[in-house]
Amino acid sequence: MSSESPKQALFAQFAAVAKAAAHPHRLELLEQLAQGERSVEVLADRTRVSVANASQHLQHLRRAGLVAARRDGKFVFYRLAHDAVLGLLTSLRRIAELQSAEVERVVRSYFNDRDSLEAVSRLELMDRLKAGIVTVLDVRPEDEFALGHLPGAINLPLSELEKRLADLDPDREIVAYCRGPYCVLSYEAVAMLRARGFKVRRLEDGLPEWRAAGLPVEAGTSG
Amino acid sequence: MSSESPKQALFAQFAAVAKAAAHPHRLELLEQLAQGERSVEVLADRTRVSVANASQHLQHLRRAGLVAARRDGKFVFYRLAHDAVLGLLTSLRRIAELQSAEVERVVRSYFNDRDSLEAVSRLELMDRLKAGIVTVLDVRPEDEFALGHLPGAINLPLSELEKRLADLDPDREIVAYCRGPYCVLSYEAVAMLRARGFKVRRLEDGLPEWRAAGLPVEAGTSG
DNA sequence: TCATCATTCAATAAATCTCTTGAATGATGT
DNA sequence: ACATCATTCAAGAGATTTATTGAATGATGA
Repeated sequence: MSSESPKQALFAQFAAVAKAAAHPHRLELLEQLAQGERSVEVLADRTRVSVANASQHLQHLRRAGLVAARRDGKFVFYRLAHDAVLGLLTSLRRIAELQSAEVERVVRSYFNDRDSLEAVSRLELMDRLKAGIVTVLDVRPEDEFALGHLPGAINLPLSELEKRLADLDPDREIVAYCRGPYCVLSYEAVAMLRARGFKVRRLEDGLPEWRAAGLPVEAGTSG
Repeated sequence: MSSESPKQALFAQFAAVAKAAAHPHRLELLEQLAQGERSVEVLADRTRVSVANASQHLQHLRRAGLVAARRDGKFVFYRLAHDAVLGLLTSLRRIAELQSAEVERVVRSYFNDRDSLEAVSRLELMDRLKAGIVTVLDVRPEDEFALGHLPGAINLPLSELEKRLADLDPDREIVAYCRGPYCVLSYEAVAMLRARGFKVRRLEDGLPEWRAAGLPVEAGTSG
């Protein structure tokens, strides 16, 4: 540490940050945390790893300064340490998309690429919101919605969407969104709603990117 | 690879990008490449690693899509694959700065923090350039200058600065710049010139950031 | 105090990464 | 063809990282 040149010491610090991000499980944890704070158990459950393993990865992330922790009773809630972490995730995604035909292949085979091409940008959605001609549909689970959502959004989790179609005005254009650019929920919601004759498109990215852009976010439950 | 879920496959790809960046030597190589393309030998020399080792690291970076290579005769020239790589470096730096008191300590003990506080932002420099009231001084070596520099900049490499003080107008304000936020050259130039009575400040970041911001860059040698 | 539960710690084997060494490749000029 | 030089490849020892297991910690409620 102290025997290195200052320059090497700096690069070592930067490398430590990159190393913390350099594991699939940890990236998945970060994606979850981009939605809002979560307990270890919830994170372990959603990322399909053992609790002990999740805990270890989270501490790795904490040591590198990517996440922060808060204790509340028996639970420890983790959250992203700073918006710059979301920027890091975005950079990684962009580079991977540019380089690897593999990423494109995965995305195209898993998602419906016609839908992804017709995605609505944040700016476009802002315009339409001002004009009041669009229904914003949040298809994430209720708890995530409660922690924060787009202003005026309606929460219909994908699991309940089919039962509650009556809550949607069939004459208004719908924009569905989810956790982020690769979140499957909104793709599936769009596919399902289109099959029922709704005019619906997908928001290009998800809530974390919206928030990071400095756009307003509401909290609490609603209709 | 193909037995994973699509989601896991994506995170694995993103992790591969992060892993490529997760080594001090490779980050230093990337910083060098942010200046412009370089041969393996030059990179090995500047980062103080063996040629074989540099070659291995460069190929690691190439496989992950962070750099690209071009053969010209006996030499192979590497360059950053895309601007997004610079964004990645910036994210890593920001996170490291936020988290680690260590980084701040290193920076403050090595650099003169008074100088760093008085750094000029890109926007401020743009304004002053338009008003024509400032001399822009590039203190990098000649070859780097030739590959690209700020419009109207004068190239006085640090090694020659002392001999060629006459090239500078002592009545005009000077803004010195270098390779990037942690490049020592411009700090030293500022210290030296101030000791001689010049009015001189440092540009907040270096040429790569200027270029990435979409601002104009000149090439070729000049006075 | 005791039992419970979320989280963390500690230890280990398996896998991966890194640097060095020396040879191989590929382009150039004689 | 040959020698030269920049770069890459291949192999192996040493260090680091990872997932698992089971135990330890720390807070809660009876």
